[in-house]
Amino acid sequence: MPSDADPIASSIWVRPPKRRTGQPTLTREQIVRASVELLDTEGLDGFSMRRLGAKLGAGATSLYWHVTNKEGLLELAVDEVMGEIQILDPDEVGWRAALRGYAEGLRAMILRHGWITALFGVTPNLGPQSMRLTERATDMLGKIGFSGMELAYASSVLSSHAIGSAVVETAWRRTSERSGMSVVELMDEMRPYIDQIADDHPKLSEWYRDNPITDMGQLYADSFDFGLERILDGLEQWVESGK
Amino acid sequence: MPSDADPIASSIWVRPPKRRTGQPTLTREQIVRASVELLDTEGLDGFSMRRLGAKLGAGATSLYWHVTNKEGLLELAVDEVMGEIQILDPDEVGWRAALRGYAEGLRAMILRHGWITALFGVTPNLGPQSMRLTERATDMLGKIGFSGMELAYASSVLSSHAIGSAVVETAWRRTSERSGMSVVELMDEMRPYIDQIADDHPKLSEWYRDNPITDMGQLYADSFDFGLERILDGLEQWVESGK
DNA sequence: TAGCGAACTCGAACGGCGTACGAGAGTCGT
DNA sequence: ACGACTCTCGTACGCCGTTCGAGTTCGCTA
Repeated sequence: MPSDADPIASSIWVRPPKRRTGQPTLTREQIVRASVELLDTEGLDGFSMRRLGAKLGAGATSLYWHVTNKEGLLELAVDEVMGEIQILDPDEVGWRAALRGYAEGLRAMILRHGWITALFGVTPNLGPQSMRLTERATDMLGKIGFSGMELAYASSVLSSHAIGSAVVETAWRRTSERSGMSVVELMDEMRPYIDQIADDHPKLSEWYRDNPITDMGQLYADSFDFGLERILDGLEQWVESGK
Repeated sequence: MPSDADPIASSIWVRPPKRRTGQPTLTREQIVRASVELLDTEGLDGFSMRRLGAKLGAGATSLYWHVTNKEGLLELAVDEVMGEIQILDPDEVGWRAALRGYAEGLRAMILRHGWITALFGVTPNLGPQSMRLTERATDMLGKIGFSGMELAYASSVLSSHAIGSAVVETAWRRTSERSGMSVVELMDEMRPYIDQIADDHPKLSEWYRDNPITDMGQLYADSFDFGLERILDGLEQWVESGK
């Protein structure tokens, strides 16, 4: 340990250039960003306070100064990725494209950050980014002509469709990634299991025979689009017929 | 430890009447049922192999003879509650009521077993009960007139709506239960936070002012119904206009 | 310039977790 | 009587979230 008077050791040049202990080397924003990265690469199971601390070059317990809880930190991470969703202006792109963009943006965000599927049902999203998103969605839906409770209902049916679709798709993606197989290979893998129960499930086997699945990603995209178009049709019909 | 020849200790009357160790006192069905009960009462966080073992009067590690994993056991629990969903016959109740019943049954099941929201995105549902449900849904949708990929799409939009709606509602219910407050009380609790950000969210504050929420459960039920009706309208329109 | 209090980091420790392992008990067919 | 099979369980390992209190650095006031 050099004396304070030591002209060399006390010189800025010799001191470790950044990283002075006892100083705000950690910030909440930094922690949240690193959390999202760790969650994206390691998944929710691979996310721990110790690992996050290591990734940040800090002790795990140092995080607790900036964040109350692991649970609270996950809330912050959820809100962070909620901020990725954009809202389009219906005056520019038309009402249908604006509504479609909202649902598609939410779906794409969930597929980017699959870990969020396990957190949607845990805590309501009330962070600043979620509120900002709700504000803009409210504005958009108001411009289109929705008001009152039906404005909330319309927003809800779009987000529900996006969440429900993406959650189910994420389950397939996860098992595919974990096994290192494509989804089609996975289906082949379980062929014996499917054949075994085929007798008790005639309609299902018939459907699978007539509709062999070759590209799961495309299937989910088409399925999402079909549902979204039906929802938009239904909303349009409701608006036109009397409100 | 009594000798085998001991006439008293080896008598059936003296032996502990049931509960002979080394015998199949545990079954997989029993374990799965107890898991669902434990999950219902304690939630996913309160569910552990040790607690489950204690509930069953068995050692935690005994469970691993009947079940590969905690994760595998949770898959079984998910499949178990999937079996609660009924499918109606469209020839009896009409196509619209049959489709509505499917979505409502799924939604009600999720609200009964809120822990499932964190598991939907983890593993695809391929258990026997899920397959049976899919078989019956396929049959129902076929009777109504759907076929090919659009049969899957129609099923998907209904289940997505149910899952998405129920997941979001579950988040509110959970925080309400944990805090012991009703959702309306919760909203009052966060009033200062909402007021604080009101200036940056004019459309949102305006909407909240004009549409005060008094009953969250009713709101979610109405929201679900509205979305479901729009989806059914959209499906009907698609069927009628050219298929 | 000294010293105080706030801001921040971190090592040690506690109780709980999932589960691998191997020893053991009971049962059955031979 | 004896293996082989089925099933239970105590022990143990490594990881987890989190509490606590000690330690370091800084800005401010006296």
